[in-house]
Amino acid sequence: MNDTGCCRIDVDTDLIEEAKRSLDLKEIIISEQAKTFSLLGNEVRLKIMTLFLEFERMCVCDLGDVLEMNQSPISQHLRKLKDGGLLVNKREGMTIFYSINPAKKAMLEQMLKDRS
Amino acid sequence: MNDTGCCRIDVDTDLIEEAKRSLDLKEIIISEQAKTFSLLGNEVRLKIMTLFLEFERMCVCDLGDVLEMNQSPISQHLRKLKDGGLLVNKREGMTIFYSINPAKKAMLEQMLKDRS
DNA sequence: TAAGTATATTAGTATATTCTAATATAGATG
DNA sequence: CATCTATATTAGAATATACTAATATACTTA
Repeated sequence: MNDTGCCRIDVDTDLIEEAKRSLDLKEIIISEQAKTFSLLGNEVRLKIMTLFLEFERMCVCDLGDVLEMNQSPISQHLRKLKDGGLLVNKREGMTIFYSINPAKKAMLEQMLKDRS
Repeated sequence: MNDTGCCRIDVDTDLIEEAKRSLDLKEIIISEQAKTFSLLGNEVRLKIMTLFLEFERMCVCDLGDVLEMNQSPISQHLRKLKDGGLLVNKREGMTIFYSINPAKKAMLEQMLKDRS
């Protein structure tokens, strides 16, 4: 590792060590954040989450119609979003409605708001 | 498409159409957001961005030392972050320092702050 | 309880991502 | 100007991701 790295003499060793310690402290947070960002980094999933911020709840079929995609990939994306804690679901009759996990709503509103 | 979809009779066609229109309006924003999230969805890149929020600027070698990774993958990640508009760089002597794109700093501070 | 319906899962394929290893480049410095 | 050094790029391999197509499941409801 670093076998082809630079051999600069004026390395700020203290900075390096401080930076390492800082990252270590945030390790778990960073790992969780990365997972969330990764979920939102897919356009289909980002569209789904954006929809839920506006429309409260939808079923798999609704999403398939809106996104013009088959039921299977929608279902797979919803599972990932649910596993990642961003969505919850609830059956009503024959339909399973998904919606934003209330605990994550504020965060998602902040993250997904338009900054352009 | 939707060939295996459900055949529910009580489809809220208005909702579907409204949702489609809403997504269409946000299409460009969503596409850009997804790119940003995707960049931050990689743990190495998220660590790099987190470091830059705390330490202002670092060179490729510093990052290699902190993250204990070779120069090549660091360089490749930095390129993606720069292409994505999140970082800028500047040469000083033999060293090239990277830092957060000032135009994106506020957004990144909000997105990367700890919410646990 | 049997049939029907929305949703979930699985296997397989195509594509994308991230690393390693080797090499190229740009600019500084003697 | 020649060399040296930090950084960039490339090709290739391993892994991860996202779809299709087929099938399974869980619940409803007649």
